Amino acid sequence: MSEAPAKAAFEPVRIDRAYRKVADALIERITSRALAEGERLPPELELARQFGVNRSTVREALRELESAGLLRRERGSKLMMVSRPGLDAVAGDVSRAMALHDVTLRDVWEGLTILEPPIAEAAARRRTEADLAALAAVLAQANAPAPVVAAQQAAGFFRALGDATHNPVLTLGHEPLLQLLVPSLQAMIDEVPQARSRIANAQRRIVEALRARDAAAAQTWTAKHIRDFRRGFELAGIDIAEGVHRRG
Amino acid sequence: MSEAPAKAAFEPVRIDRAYRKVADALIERITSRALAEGERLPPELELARQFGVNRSTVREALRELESAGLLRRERGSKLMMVSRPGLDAVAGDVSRAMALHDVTLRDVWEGLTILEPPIAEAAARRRTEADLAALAAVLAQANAPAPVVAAQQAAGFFRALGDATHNPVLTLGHEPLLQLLVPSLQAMIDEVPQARSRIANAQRRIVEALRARDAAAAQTWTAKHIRDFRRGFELAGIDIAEGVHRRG
DNA sequence: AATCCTCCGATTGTCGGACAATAGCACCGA
DNA sequence: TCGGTGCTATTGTCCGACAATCGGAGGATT
Repeated sequence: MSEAPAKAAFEPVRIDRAYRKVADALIERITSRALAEGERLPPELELARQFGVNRSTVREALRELESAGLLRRERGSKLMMVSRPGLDAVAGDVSRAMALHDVTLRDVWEGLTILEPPIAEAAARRRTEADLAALAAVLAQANAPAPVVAAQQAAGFFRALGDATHNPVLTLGHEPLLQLLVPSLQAMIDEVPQARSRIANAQRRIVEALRARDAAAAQTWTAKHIRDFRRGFELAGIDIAEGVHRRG
Repeated sequence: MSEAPAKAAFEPVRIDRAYRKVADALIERITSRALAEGERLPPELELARQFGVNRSTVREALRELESAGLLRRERGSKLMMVSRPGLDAVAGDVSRAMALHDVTLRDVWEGLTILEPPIAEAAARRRTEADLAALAAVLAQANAPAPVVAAQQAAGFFRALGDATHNPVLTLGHEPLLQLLVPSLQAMIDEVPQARSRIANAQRRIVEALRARDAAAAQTWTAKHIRDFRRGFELAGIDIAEGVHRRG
């Protein structure tokens, strides 16, 4: 890990393309909040003037910020404004990276095993009435006939659970796992239709625990709920060691 | 959440800029593995010809893929090759997003509270000799005088712990938290010098547990270790409810 | 034959300018 | 005050150009 060059080793000289420098400068302004959220970005020509580069160069830098979610524009607007990356967009990037790194369903499942029970526990302690309402709304869509919908519903339940913790780290943290879980979940429900009622049942128990602010019960039932997935995968003949696929 | 338009409501027509379409097309090729990792990307002019757009447009699309980590080039090379996003780069994006979303130190700490003990538990079960060696190497740098180094060492310890689980989801999952933790950790060590030895001690116990494959002990000590951070923050007069700052 | 060097072409980075489309906005009238 | 109108700024895309330099082929050398 640590380099130990003999004596007068030279640093690799940093050659930076102009568009990278411009992008970095803009990123710095945004992360340091010198450019506030929602604030409108100066026109490309103005930026080009200030940075002393061509507009094309500025535009390349802008694309970079745009894809990073640091720049946004309202639907149908041409003016760019500073924005913070949407948490779901970030999660999408993460799950894409994970998929490209050949993460297995076992890896994802294990992650959920670790994350979700404590999330449920925290949610039980902090849930508001609004959270309960949101969970109830999700619960109402349980037992959906279409596997696509059912899988999404199951994932949505965990999302609502995460939201109830009011901790953005947890909310964002489990989102990539949910995204990666959905396709396998769908395949599982497709093969094992009775999974629907097991899922719905577990969800109901968990919500009851949240309503009663019974943190221990919430944790226990969530753990069971997740463990059940694994059994479902086995029943459906899904290979846990296989790499996960992503929507798209 | 669900829209229920009266009757013949029209979808908002999707207008896609050319550079977005090109980017999407390329992304699709990469995520579907039609373009394999390490494979060289066709020249810009060739892409422009194939897509029927100008080279400038292609270049804007390329910047997008580049910033997403889907394109890379070796140091000093001008040829672009397909790559998968480096996990640390992804984690950097995530932590940046979290910082922009005003995640508090409490949120981060809570995340670690949840994640790290099970990670230690899994690591104890799966660690290889190589993992132990890596951990020993990190351990050897404990008690560093400079707070900057000490904080990095503490984070590095968790990284090594995560690696020992051999689960990329966990490795990637806790990385953003570590990145966000470091600055506060540094400030804490600066104020509370004796934290160094407490940290070193906890690390030693954890490694011992890993070596003995004592999963329960590893989990317990890790939990204590993290809880200790919180006390350290209090001693250092660091406000847990404050938003975290990021390097840079 | 293998290796090194040299040199040329291909490719990228950046620039300048151009033009159509249209969102923003100020202005004007009711 | 409000809604329509028209100008202007700004973006999206294209074209062409040129310097820098990387990649690779082909020739020279051992």
